[in-house]
Amino acid sequence: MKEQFYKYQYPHPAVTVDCIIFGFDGQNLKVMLIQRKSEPFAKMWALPGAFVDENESLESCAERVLQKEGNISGVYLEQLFTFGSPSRDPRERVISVAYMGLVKTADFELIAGNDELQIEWKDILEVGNLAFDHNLILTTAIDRIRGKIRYQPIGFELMNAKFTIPQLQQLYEAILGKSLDRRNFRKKLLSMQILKQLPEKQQNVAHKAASYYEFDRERYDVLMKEGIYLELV
Amino acid sequence: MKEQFYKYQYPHPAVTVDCIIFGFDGQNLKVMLIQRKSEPFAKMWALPGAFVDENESLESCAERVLQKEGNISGVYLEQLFTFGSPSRDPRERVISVAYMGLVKTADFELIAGNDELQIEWKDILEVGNLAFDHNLILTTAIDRIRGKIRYQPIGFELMNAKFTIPQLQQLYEAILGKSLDRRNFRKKLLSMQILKQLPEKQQNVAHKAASYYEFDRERYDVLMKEGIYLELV
DNA sequence: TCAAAAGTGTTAAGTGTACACCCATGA
DNA sequence: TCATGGGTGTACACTTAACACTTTTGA
Repeated sequence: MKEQFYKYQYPHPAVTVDCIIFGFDGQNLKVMLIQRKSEPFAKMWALPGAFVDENESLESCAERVLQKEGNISGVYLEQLFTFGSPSRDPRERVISVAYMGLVKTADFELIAGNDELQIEWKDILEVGNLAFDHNLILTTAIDRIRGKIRYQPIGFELMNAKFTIPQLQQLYEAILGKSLDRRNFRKKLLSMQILKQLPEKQQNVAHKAASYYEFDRERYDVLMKEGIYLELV
Repeated sequence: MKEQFYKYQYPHPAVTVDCIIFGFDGQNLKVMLIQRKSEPFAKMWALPGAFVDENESLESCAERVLQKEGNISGVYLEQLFTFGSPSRDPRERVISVAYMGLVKTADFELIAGNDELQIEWKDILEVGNLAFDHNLILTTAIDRIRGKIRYQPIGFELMNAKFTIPQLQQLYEAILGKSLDRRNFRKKLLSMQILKQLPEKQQNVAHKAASYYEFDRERYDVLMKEGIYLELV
């Protein structure tokens, strides 16, 4: 490697942003995976990603990946971790900044890009061997979302604007990988007063219809400003 | 910029690791700062850092910085966040991976490197304008340590191997920026059984001598393995 | 009328918080 | 003997966790 075109006479690695996009379909927690077309790791499944452009922030790069794969914007994104082992890419040194995103699968229309054979939502319990160190990135992301969902209302990013309490509970159970007590879940959630009950109820269900709620972001922001710490589970 | 020497035909930014090294001197929380010798931002204070070497992991790079500045190794280090705004360095694009370290100031002998006019422990309440986006990096680190100290025993990294409970409380108060109830602090800490009382006591103090304790890492690891969640404050 | 999921309240145990006095030590 | 900080216990409020029956709806 030579760097005579750069101001700083130091190595210049390639830098990518890889995205762990979690999706919820109402039942299970999924993650967006693509099947690679080209080497290295051709035909293997991997996390979607992109090389960082010259005048693009890391976050914009993550947004660009989402746009490319599903024509989606305005979703929840947070930086997860930066993976920089010198040998994580067999071709040359590539440092990867991982971003985690949360979406409703129904909002996405997955479209395989030019470099991809396929794109799919995979259940997080059924992910096999991934390219590069992407299994490590994924487990790091799962740990993060499990920790974070307990005290930040990121779960609502994965729900439709209106949802029932049992639906929300199903999401929490899918993420945490264990079941929760119905009565206590509802009680705690309602006691925070961050849900607004809507007049509507579920339609055409063969049992008692659950009523719809929506997340009260204003109320949540007020509570946060007051420094109130909400443990959601 | 040209990249004809690289396998991947994409931009290759420079990548640095910047270190936020917090130190505790028994009274106040300090951060290690260097005064830059060269442009850009010559003479300004900044966080110590280094460009990532070709065959060096990000963590090794952070360790190298610590070695260089204070001849220290084996301390607590964790990755904080990656800062990648395209304009954060006026010369060319530089992506910075920030690492946070925790040390006892007494263990360090600060030695200004070749690129540095001075190196100093600055009280976190007295830090002025820093070079680049280093004020942002520092406030991010302070937020992180405040959040983390509540449920992970990282505070012990800042203490000597043996310490008194009031000393530990002083550290917590310095980090959290508020005072805590002596009785409750002690009660909670002891109830976790992660401290071992030593037979020794303080010497030559003009009041009742406090007894020394040490952190029981084995016991802590057992508790963690059992999935017990300890809120330390 | 059946199956399936929604909705509801109480109790016991544990935890957090507030608070005031005595103790040991060197000056 | 005084000043200084170390060390201790209790009571109350609140939160968590466990648990079973009734209601609504479409098939």
